[in-house]
Amino acid sequence: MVIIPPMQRLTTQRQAILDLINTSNRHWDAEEVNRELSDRGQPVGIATVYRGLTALDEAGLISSVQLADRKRYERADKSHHDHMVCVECGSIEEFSHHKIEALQEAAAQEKGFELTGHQLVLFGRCAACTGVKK
Amino acid sequence: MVIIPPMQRLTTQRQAILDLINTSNRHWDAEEVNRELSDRGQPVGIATVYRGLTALDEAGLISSVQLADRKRYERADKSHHDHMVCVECGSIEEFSHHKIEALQEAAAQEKGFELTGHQLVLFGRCAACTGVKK
DNA sequence: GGTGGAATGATAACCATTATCATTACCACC
DNA sequence: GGTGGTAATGATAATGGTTATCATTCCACC
Ligand SMILES: [Mn+2]
Ligand SMILES: [Mn+2]
Ligand SMILES: [Zn+2]
Ligand SMILES: [Zn+2]
Repeated sequence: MVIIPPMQRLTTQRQAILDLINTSNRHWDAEEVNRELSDRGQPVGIATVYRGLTALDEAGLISSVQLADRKRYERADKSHHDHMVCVECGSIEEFSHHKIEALQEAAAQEKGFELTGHQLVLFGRCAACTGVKK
Repeated sequence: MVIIPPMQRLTTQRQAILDLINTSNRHWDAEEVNRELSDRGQPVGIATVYRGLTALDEAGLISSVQLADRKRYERADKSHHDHMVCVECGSIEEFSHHKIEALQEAAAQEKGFELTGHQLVLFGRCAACTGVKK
């Protein structure tokens, strides 16, 4: 059950950000969105990109992940999943394991914790990088 | 099997940082270590604190967690565990669930990923904060 | 006691993100 | 279709955590 606080206005700039993310499978950071929109001829100021990403995220129209240092955004029309990041090439893979989710909930309850979210990131070397070793 | 690259020198400053962390159960950030050491009358420059924490961490003498924004350090003589952070009061609880660890490994293998580490943080409201609700 | 590599600490730089603020766009209503 | 009010924009400054720089100090070893 996701609460969606209505965004006040879905402006041209925010629509552009939304379209960009919705028609890709990438995990975008603000800088990349800014650059890509410029390349496509509809530049949006970097501050507006940051605000737009936050607003769209809060509205549930896109979703976000905190990956190591920077925050990244992706399409919201996928079911919940977590991420593994290749420490060598930076590629991002997705996975989901309902048992892990269930066990997290169990661990929280054991401590009297009321879970509101979690962040699970696996680090390692992807298949490509382990195969092509050196 | 933990590889411990030898630190070149365990200086007075680094020993002070190490002692501070080893005799507490807290999760310290650099700023807190810096302030506490000053309060105790053995001030260590903030840059030295950052370098010391990194060096001690790499040497395996303390361990680190990336909690949301800042990096925090704790005693290394505990077995592996993950953390839940109360979004209301900031308190940190520890938990460990060997099944979660095992399932992470399984998920990684499924993708051909060679795991080197992971980061799991649960967010929510702690028992104290849910109980004393307003 | 001299010498070279490490470590220190003050400070500047970095970098992702947020705040400020004047300007512009959009909306509801008259 | 004007007009007033609120949101959004974008240039820019500021913030905050962390790393880089560099002159100085420390220390192990010859
Ligand atoms: Mn994803
Ligand atoms: Mn801990
Ligand atoms: Zn890779
Ligand atoms: Zn709490």
